[in-house]
Amino acid sequence: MNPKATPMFETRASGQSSLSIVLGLIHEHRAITRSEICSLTGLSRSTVAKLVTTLVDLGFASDTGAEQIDRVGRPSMGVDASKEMLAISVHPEVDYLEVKAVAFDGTIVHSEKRLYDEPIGAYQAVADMVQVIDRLVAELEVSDTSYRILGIGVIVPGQINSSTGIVRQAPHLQWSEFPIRDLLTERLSMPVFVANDASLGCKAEMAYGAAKGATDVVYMHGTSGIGGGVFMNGTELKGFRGYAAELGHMRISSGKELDYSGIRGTLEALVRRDDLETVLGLKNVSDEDLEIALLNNRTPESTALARRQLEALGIATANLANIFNPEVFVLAGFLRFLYRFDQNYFHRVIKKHAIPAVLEGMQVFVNELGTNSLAIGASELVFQEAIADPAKYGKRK
Amino acid sequence: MNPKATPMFETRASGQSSLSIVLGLIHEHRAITRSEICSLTGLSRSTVAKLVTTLVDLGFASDTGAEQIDRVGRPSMGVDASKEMLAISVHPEVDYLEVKAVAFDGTIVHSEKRLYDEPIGAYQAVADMVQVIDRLVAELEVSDTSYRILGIGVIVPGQINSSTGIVRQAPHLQWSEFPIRDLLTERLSMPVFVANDASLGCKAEMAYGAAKGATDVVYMHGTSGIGGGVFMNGTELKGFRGYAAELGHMRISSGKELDYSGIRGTLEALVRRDDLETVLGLKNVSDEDLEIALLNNRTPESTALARRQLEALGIATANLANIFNPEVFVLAGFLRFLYRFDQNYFHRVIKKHAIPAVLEGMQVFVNELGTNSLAIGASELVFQEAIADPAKYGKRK
DNA sequence: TTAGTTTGTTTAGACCACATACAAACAAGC
DNA sequence: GCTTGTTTGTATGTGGTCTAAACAAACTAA
Repeated sequence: MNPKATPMFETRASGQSSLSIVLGLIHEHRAITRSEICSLTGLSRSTVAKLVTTLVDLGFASDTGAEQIDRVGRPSMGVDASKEMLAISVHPEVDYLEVKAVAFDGTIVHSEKRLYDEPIGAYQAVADMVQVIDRLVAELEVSDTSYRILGIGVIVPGQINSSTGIVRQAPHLQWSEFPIRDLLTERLSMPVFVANDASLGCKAEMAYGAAKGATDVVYMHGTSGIGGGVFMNGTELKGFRGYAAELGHMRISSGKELDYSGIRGTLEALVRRDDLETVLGLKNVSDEDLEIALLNNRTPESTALARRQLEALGIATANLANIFNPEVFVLAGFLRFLYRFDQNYFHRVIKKHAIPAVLEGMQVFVNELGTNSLAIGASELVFQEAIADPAKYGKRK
Repeated sequence: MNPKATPMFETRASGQSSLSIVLGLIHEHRAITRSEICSLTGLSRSTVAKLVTTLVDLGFASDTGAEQIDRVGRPSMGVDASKEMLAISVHPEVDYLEVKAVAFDGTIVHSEKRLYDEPIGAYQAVADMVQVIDRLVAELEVSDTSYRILGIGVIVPGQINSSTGIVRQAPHLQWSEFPIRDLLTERLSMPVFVANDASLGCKAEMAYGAAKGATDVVYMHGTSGIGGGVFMNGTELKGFRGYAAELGHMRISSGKELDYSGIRGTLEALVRRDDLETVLGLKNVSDEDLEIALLNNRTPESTALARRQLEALGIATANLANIFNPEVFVLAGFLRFLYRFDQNYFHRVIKKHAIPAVLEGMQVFVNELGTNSLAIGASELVFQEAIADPAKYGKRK
């Protein structure tokens, strides 16, 4: 019956199944006991037992022996997240292509970086991705462990329509209107997910970094421009078409400075990594070197510039605090050491421009996760999809 | 068993029950047929039949006869939203207190306004609310229809912590740190919900007004200050403590004008209703009169001021577009006719300051709902709660 | 009157999670 | 070493929710 029911609305009674919830816990904790799952979810022991065995059957988890703890009562059986389920992260940048394989338990199984002498076009980049991944898949297949790849997560430094998988604008890569997801799906025959780099950085910091446990987070990442990621109530702010959280283009001053998009007085126009390098007499140095130079070689000029930038950043932060009332604010990239240059001044600026109420309990952190941050975020993109529908992504149908 | 399970995490398998989904549809459509419910939800006919009868038993809906339509096949039975389930909206303002009763089918059953010669304090306002509501309840009890009041929705022009029900700051009322929800709950013995006025205006416009059907909406309401409401992906942006969406305090200029909170260069400092009145030689006039004066008596001075304000509003809108990528932007209060003064100019400003991608498909509307907008929003506050747990709020336990 | 369509109703069954009861595995105390 | 109390795993029956299938009911169109 119901042949042409076509539920036009997505309203389905299913909700989030208990299987997904338990799998999410296993993924989040990497290792957890059955009894912990009981107390965290409120599910009964019998239900948890059944769910865990199906997850083990699906290959997402492995049963470990009884956990040894000095406590009264029967020790609970442990459950480990699978080391064989993989997500592959792909990160194209101006001068390199980085590919990593992340296991469901968070370990980085594989990592490689292909360097480019000069920027390559979008289509060439896709060809390279396919080549690298195909070889990686072949390597993994002949290895001792029986790996299983759940999908690909692509990290794009630019605006993405996450529902269509089209790169709208990636100014530094000089890509535009590029349907990267469909191109990769076609040639790789596995699920491909695409997201903005800052969004993935935020996701990773929330899962395992500075914002762990927080549900309302604003994240700002400074590279050449300033990218943003926002999670409210645990879910990502995507907006109508998926271009939300373009925080760098927020106008905060009536000045005439232009940013990368030709808009005046924006955060991105006022807080520029290039200017910091210039005032310190540097050019094209790494974040580490720039941090050392900025924090240790303080000149009147560099101090004045850093303060100006900190003021702009503080005003932007206050604006965002008023708008979002976040629990945690995370500063990444060069904003990390701009903040460290004079964090007291930064907090004074915020206090001056934000409503007192929104600052109560708000915390400012710098990013904790290092080089693998984006890869972990990209793997989360894949894993969260698998967690939402374990039966579909698991081993035996 | 499981006596001290204490599920520390809220993760519960329940999800949104089908009963809630169907009740939501009935409330949204006011009148709907069983077969429409089937196709909208994807539920089977037998399930829908059972759910509808329980909802009728609970008093939320009434079964109507077969709907008469010229179509092949057996006509489907109609279901109407109850006219007896009520929510009471309470709106304290500087010079009045307005109380309305809204039925579950959206009709305004009762409406009254008590005027004040001079501002009254918070405690006196609560005493008046209790008095008015007690009398209203008594009146409704002796009426022909057997009304049933589900709860109270309080509309507050100020910052609210919606989880604690405390008014943090209501500058015009001169209330601060006032636990209005607990005070009312104590004296009225029914569920009380409190929310910000702009948030409720947005909720109402999304349910039955300019933003109907949209899921990503930014709403700005201009009265003395500028309040905001934001809904992303269908859910309200509340933030960590519930103070999110303070859009009026966004800083967009480096000018020295102060706003009501003493912050410089903010939207609220640049777009002021008072200034519009002054330039037109008016004082304390109604929105209707100000609109007529602004649109019909165009002087060089008023045009210049309106343009300056429109530019500031446009920059703020562009910022918010970049941040939220909304589907619909709703302008209410005096922003409504400020926009109408020169909407082409407004759109030009937006185009200049926003990323092109976020403007695709974005629509700017003025509010559609009139005087009952806030009451409807406040009733939604109560009704959504009842819809989430029909068994709790229904007639027979 | 007949055929085709659409909806309401009844019945049996699948699925999920729970409570209960019992067994198993531990620490602490005697 | 034995008992007691605690905590967890497992097996079984039950209740709730939703579905599929089959049939009856109510309509249009010819």
